[in-house]
Amino acid sequence: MTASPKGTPHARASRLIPHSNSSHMSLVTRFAPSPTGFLHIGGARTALFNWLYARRMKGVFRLRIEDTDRQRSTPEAIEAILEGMQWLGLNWDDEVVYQFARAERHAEVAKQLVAKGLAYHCYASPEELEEMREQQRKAGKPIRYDGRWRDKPASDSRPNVPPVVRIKAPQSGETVIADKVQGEVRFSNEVLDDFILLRSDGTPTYMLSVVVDDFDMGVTHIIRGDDHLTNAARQRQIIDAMGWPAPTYAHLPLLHGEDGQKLSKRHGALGIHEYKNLGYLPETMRNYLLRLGWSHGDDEIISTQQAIEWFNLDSIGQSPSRVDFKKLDNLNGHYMRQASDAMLADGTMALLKAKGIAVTSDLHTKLVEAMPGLKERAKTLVELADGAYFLTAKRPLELDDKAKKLLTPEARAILRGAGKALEATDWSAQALDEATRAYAEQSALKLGAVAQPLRAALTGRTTSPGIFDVLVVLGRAESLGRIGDQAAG
RNA sequence: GCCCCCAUCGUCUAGCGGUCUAGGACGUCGCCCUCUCACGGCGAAAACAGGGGUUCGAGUCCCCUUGGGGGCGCCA
Repeated sequence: MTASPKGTPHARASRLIPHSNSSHMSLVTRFAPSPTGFLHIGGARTALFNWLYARRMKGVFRLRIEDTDRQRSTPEAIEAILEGMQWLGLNWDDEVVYQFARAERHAEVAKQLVAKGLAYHCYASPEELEEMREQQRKAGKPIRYDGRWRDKPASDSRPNVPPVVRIKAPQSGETVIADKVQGEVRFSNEVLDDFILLRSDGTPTYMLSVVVDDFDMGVTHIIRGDDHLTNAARQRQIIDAMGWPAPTYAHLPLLHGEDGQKLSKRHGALGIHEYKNLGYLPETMRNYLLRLGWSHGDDEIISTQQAIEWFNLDSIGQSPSRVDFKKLDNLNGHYMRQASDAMLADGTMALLKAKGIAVTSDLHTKLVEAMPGLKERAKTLVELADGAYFLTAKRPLELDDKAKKLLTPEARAILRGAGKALEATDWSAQALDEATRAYAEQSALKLGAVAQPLRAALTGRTTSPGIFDVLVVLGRAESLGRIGDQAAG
């Protein structure tokens, strides 16, 4: 069950991979998303693991955009991926590699394979192949290319039909992937067919491009989603045909939505920018994503620095995990409480601004001042901005339903008395506290009976940071004004 | 249909044959703290999918079943 290391590919890699101009060939990982959509949470985790491993091993982390699908790739998606990576703090080394730009190189490799007799031209039409698959389906046989052009002599070629290039895959024996997560995975070569390397228009397929790029980029460790596990066997065949060193693989179990179903748009597969908009912190995401499938004993709170020291491939779990927003919220709350008040105030300002609220340096000052009380009541920046309502509200305040209900005639009378008592005191938390308690005592009231009306009048809500802190942050004039507004009402 | 992967509390996980009457975290529930809500503290309920083996001994190893997931394109 536990994956164990099988051989030491790096040793061979250091000998064979090109452009190793230093005597010590370093480890290279890569993240290779295709820009057909946003960077979603599963991709982000894959990127994180690659990044952590490279940093841990003092290696190189590279980014490759697999934009060979010209129909579905968009510049917007590329931009979103790059921004997502930056927001997460996953900095990559070297230039970004764009796969499409390397098509010629890929085609060249395919041609080398044909020249070596390890790949061949196939003139079967798509229709013909579809029919073949249909028959295989009907017969309950495995669906794969039957090798009809594999051994035909060149003289059989169809002059007016552009052929595809297929790999001449081994037909017996097995292809073994020594995976750091899944262990040794064996595929009988009988189930692996002669897949296409080069399309009839001469462009390379994904399978070829990946292998060539990984080799050319010096990638030594491929950490990617489980959905590529069977691809690994095919890719391995290209690698072997070229006589290249095989990289170390680590196929991560896929992430599932909260309902256990495949991660889809409505099940948590939000673009990573959505998490930003939802008010989560990058460090939260790093910690959370790390714990989805990787563990270090019972540790839950793991700083990025600590993660870099601890991260390894052996502790990656083999089973898929679900995203859980409750836990994400809790973690975010932790990191927010730990964050500096100034940084949190900045984040809140940005959110308020986006909501069309006028932000001033005075507001920033107040936010920073109120932040200790605010941040322990919020799990996201969005909640923080919401909790800061009382700082941005203009008199007379709009009360929410609970606050309205709380301000009974009796409560308003208490407000009048409290207002008078406060008017006569120093405007410091301690003096305000003492004055309020004294007033409560002389009126034979519990402190809460005074504090809650005050809270409603001052914040428009029934929950807020400590009432004396609110008083101080709001200042004497504004506070008394708000109290007066409601005492009168 | 064929191939591959996976399976411990609701969720994330610890566990790498005996220390497991299965540990931690989130969530849930109760109590404490308390001007509200939080934070914090304390406590509770909550899991080895089922069946066969192997072994003196299995959550841990093997097989089967069941249940999830992935793959089987001139997509990536």
